[in-house]
Amino acid sequence: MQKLKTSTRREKVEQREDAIIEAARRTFAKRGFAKTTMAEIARQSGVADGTVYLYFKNKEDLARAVVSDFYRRLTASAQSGVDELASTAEQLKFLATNHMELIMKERRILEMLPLINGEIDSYGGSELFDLNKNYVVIFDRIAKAGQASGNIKTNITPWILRDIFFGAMDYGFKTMMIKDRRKDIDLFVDDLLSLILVDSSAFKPRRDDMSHIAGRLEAAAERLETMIKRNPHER
Amino acid sequence: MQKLKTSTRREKVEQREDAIIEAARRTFAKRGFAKTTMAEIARQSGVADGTVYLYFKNKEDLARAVVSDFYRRLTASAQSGVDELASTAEQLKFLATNHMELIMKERRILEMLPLINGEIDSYGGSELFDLNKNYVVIFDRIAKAGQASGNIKTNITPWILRDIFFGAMDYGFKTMMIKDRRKDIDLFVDDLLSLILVDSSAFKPRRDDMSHIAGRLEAAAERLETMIKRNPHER
Amino acid sequence: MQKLKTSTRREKVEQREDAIIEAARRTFAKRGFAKTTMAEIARQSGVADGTVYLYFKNKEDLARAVVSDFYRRLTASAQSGVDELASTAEQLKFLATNHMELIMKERRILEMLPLINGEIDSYGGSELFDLNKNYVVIFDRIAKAGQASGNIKTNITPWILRDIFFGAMDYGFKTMMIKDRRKDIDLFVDDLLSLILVDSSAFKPRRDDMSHIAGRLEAAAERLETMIKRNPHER
Amino acid sequence: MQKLKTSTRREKVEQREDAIIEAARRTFAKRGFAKTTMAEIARQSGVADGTVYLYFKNKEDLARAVVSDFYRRLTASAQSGVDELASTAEQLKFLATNHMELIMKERRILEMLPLINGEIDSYGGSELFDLNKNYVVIFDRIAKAGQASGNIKTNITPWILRDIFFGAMDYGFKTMMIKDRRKDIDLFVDDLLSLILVDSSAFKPRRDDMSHIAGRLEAAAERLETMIKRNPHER
DNA sequence: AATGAATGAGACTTCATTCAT
DNA sequence: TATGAATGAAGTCTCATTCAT
Repeated sequence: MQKLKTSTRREKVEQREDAIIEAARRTFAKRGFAKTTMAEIARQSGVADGTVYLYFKNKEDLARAVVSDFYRRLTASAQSGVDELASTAEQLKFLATNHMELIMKERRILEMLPLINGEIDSYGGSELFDLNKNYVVIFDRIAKAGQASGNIKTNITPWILRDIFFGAMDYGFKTMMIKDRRKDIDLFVDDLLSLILVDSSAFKPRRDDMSHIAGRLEAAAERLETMIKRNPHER
Repeated sequence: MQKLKTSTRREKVEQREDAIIEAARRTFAKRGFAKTTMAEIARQSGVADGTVYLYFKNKEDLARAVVSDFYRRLTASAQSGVDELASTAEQLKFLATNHMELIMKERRILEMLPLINGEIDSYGGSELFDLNKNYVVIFDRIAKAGQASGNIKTNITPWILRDIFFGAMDYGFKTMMIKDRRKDIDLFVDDLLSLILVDSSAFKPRRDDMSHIAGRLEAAAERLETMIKRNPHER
Repeated sequence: MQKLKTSTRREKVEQREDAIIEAARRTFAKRGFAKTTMAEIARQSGVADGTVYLYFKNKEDLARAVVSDFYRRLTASAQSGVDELASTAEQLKFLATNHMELIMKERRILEMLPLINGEIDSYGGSELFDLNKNYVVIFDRIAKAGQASGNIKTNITPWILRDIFFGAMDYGFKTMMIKDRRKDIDLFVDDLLSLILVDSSAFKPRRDDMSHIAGRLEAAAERLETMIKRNPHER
Repeated sequence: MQKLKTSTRREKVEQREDAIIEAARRTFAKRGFAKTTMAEIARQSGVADGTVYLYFKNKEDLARAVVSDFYRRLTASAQSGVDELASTAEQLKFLATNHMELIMKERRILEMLPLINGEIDSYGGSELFDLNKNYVVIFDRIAKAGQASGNIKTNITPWILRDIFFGAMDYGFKTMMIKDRRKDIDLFVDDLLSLILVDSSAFKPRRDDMSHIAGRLEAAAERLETMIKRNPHER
């Protein structure tokens, strides 16, 4: 019975911590770090002001917990999705799509990163650094296997390939947000992967040994098609 | 004489505005937006606290001016460098290197972007949006010419190619900062370009045996594009 | 058996109370009243935060207990030392030295006095007042005997003599702390006593060769005077 | 005109600083350091909360200014009074009386001393240490002259004499406060001085060297007779 | 146009004390 | 009796912005 009680108490504590993180996440996402007050977070969590400080040393620490939590969810969903797929192309496609969808939803959370990591120099070794590493390593593993099996280009330094992969998406989603065209995620991901994969047939028509001429004709045709497809919407 | 006086006065005003922006830039870069006080900026500019408000409506407005100024300098240095080069590969290489070097130096300035653009939705149409557009258009022009001349892959949607280009660098420089390996810029840029360029063997413009037919088709396609863009209402 | 159990329980309670007082004493001495937290005291005592409040009404009450305890120890050590000595001079010397050594060690404790006695007006009659009285009465008794035996000057009002005695030491120890010269305690005490004692030969070289007879007569006369002076008023 | 304006402004600033110090003094004196809020001081000074921080770095700094101000007033009034008197005895009497009266009025201010001087070790060299030194040096000068002219005992180490002098008063006033007998100041001061001065005739009845023993014995005898005659019933 | 002293809202944080377990 | 998580009042201090000079 005592064990049960202890267990219950621990659960309660964890529930409370989760409630605070969740409230913080919501509020940070709505107002940004600076304009969010601890009082508001406390109110949203249904606890007293002081209680928040029992769980988190200060506002920055809470923000860090929120970002950590985001990274954990991101990593978990990415890993579990990747595990169910076999081919390099499919795995990367899932990883990319999952990434874009989640960072779109929680972009304000990611904007806090530079604020809560004082100097970039001290970032290496921090908890967040490790969490980020834990996440991107999913790509690294896929890429390594892909390069071994000849599915991914080998003439690019691995860490640069990774930076291109994630950097392109972190930047690209903003463009999409501004133009309010979330439906382009698929297009974006396909184009990105076609750059990385040796044989992008899974996403784009094959172009292997074709002559340049044929290739460019095709490209020109595609652009025309694209224009025509998009035009009606632009009106 | 009066004219001279007026001119002098106007110059003085401009000098003062520049001094404030420069001081703000330095201080924002050192401490970040939140930890920089208006009083510090005033002191660094050699003006009184109140004077800053004669030139800028508020702190956010001043930060916007700083970022605008940064974009203007970035665009100017990029454009002037690009203008002196002929080949697609050389132009892109310069654009990339210039970009990485400048954002490394002023990374804290760019971190302010999400803070001074309230909702991302209102970003499109803002002054900063236009300035950013002005900048990235340099890439767009090179890319267009590059695709026309067959130096750049054509199977990637242009705006996505652009996002990959800038996104990769904005992300990559962080990795390099953390590892304190700024010397990798060259490696990074080369790898990035090798993905984008059709023949990246030496980043030299390839004058391969162009087919007349392809050239004509391409030219036709461009003309069509232009027409359709200009006259959307014509159906 | 029940009695034994009760006794054990009572002992346990007393041990706990002592532990809390001791922890409080240490912490107050280290950080002062304001900067000491109840949580820290609880931690140092090895009890839970709430438990402290089972033994002491509040922080002030606990501080009072600490000071009371200090006075009790001060009184006990003074009394037991004095009891073993015979001459007025030796007794005062012991009393003074004992006082200086203890208040040097626990000066932060005494600094709390004004904080825990709200208005000075309500001090008279309080427990601390009584404890202080209990302590200084040791001096009073020595002084009375000393005056009776002619060893202490009689032309000073007794309570003033006492205030001079303790006041000089409470002030003097600070001077010594600042100059970090604790070795001057002896010098200080000797000088102080030479002022109070009629014949300070025990501490200072004799100044003249007064005859014993004259001296004794004078002392007797003074005692008579004192008796007569005070008697009518006391009625 | 500009000079006048500057002068006016400086005066205004000084007036404001004085007003804040005065309000702080009043409030600290009424409630003590801990229970005094900066908001209350601001309100009492007639300025906004933030304004106080333009003049004083923080609450502790303000308290220090209040104590400094007290020491300055104490020193000024002591010095000017002493300057008008000639004899050692008169000067010391004035110094003592002035001291007691002022510390009685502002005792809560002095109680703040241990709070605003963190560690006693760092007290030496601080501004308050210097101010205190400036003050007690008045005694030192009188004592030096007094010892030179033979009016003050020479067998006491000078700094100890000084500590006895001030210590006795700082302690004695408390006794008087508790018993609410401020009228005893005179008695106290006289007794204290009679200990320090070689010839305390100015304060105590003279007892010159010739035939005093016999004379006093005679007087004592007479008084005894009187007493006995007056109180026959007491037997 | 320039100054810079003054403002005052409001943020974060602490911690003595309580009370359900 | 003991616990310790929770409370929430209250305090200090900052700083963007204003406005009289």
